[in-house]
Amino acid sequence: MAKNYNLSASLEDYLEAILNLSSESSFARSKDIAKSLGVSRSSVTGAMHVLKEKGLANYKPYDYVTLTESGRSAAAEIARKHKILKSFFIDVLGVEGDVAQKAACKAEHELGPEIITKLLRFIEFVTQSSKNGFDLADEFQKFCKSSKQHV
Amino acid sequence: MAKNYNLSASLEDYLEAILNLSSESSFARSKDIAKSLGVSRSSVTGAMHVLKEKGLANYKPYDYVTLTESGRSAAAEIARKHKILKSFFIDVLGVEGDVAQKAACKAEHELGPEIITKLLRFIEFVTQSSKNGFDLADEFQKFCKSSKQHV
DNA sequence: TAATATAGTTAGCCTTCCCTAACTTTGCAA
DNA sequence: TTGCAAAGTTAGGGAAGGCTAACTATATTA
Repeated sequence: MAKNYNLSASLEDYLEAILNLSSESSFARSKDIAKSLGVSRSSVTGAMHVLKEKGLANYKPYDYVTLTESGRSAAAEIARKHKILKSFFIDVLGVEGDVAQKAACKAEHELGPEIITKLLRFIEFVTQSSKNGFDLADEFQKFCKSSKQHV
Repeated sequence: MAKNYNLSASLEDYLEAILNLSSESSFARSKDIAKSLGVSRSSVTGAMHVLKEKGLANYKPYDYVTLTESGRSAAAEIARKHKILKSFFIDVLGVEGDVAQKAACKAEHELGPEIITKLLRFIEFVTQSSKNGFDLADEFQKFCKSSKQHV
C-alpha cells in the first residue's frame, strides 16, 4: 500500500520526472529534471532537499538523483494514476497530449482522493463499455461534431 | 463574452461566494464571506482589495460588498461552470455534495480551459445520453456495484 | 595541466494565500 | 449618550513554490 507522504502536486511532479528520467536514461540529472518540468535548476535543488527529507530520494549534492524504495513505489503509483487520467483526457475528451499531461499532474491534488478514485473507476467503466459495444469516446466525438460549440 | 481577469482559484471562490450571498440575503458581509469559504475575516479583507483593484467588486471599508457589472458576469460564469462540474461529480461519479463543491471550485484552474471546455461538453453529452436510452450514470453505478474496488 | 564551459548550489527576493493578534469602527442597548 | 460587543481592518508573519544572480564544483579541451 502506498503511504501518505503528504506530497504537494509540485513534489509529485518532481517524483514522476525522476522516475521517467531514470527509466529513460538510467539516471536523473538536476538540469534534466528542470527541463522536463520547465522550472529553474535552483528550484530542483530545493525540491530535492525536500524529497530527501521525506526519504523519497537519494540526494547528494553534485550527484545524480535516484529514488529510494519508497520513492519508487510512490512515483509508480503517481505515474499510474496520471497515465489513466491522461488517457481519459486524450482519448475521451480529445485534448492534446501536453495539455492532458499537465492536467493529469494537477488533477489529483486539486480534485481530492474521493473524486480521483471515482474518476479512475469511471474511466475503467468507459473503457469496458467501448469493448461491449457502446464506444463512449466515439459517441462523444460524434456528439461534439454534431452540436455547435457554445461553452 | 466573459473577459479574462486572470483570476486565481481563490479569487474565483470569493467572487462566487459574494454572488451567492448577495442572492441569498441581498448583501454580502465580510464575516459571512469568511464563514462560507472557511477563511479568516482578514483574508477576506485582503481578497476584497484585489477584487476592487480588478474592478470586480465595489469595496469600501466597513461597508457591504457588492459586485460590479463585470464582477457579476464573471461570477455568474464561474458559478455556471461550477454547477455543471458539481453535478457531474455528484450525479455521475456519485460523490458527496461538499466534496463535489470543493472539487468544482478547484477544477477549472488546475485542469485548464481546454479540459474544462471539453469536460463541460462531455457532461452535456452524458446528460443527453441519459435522455436517449443509455443512462450512463446509472450504468456506472451498476458497474461500481458489480466490480470490486481495487483503485 | 590550465582555462573555460557546464552543472549544481546558495542567497536573496517575489507572489499568493493564509493566519493570529491587536486595533478601529460601527451599531445596539442600557 | 455612553459603553460594550460585534464586525472589519491592519500589521506582521509563515509556508510553498518559483525566480535571478552569483558562486562553487566538475568536466572537457586545448
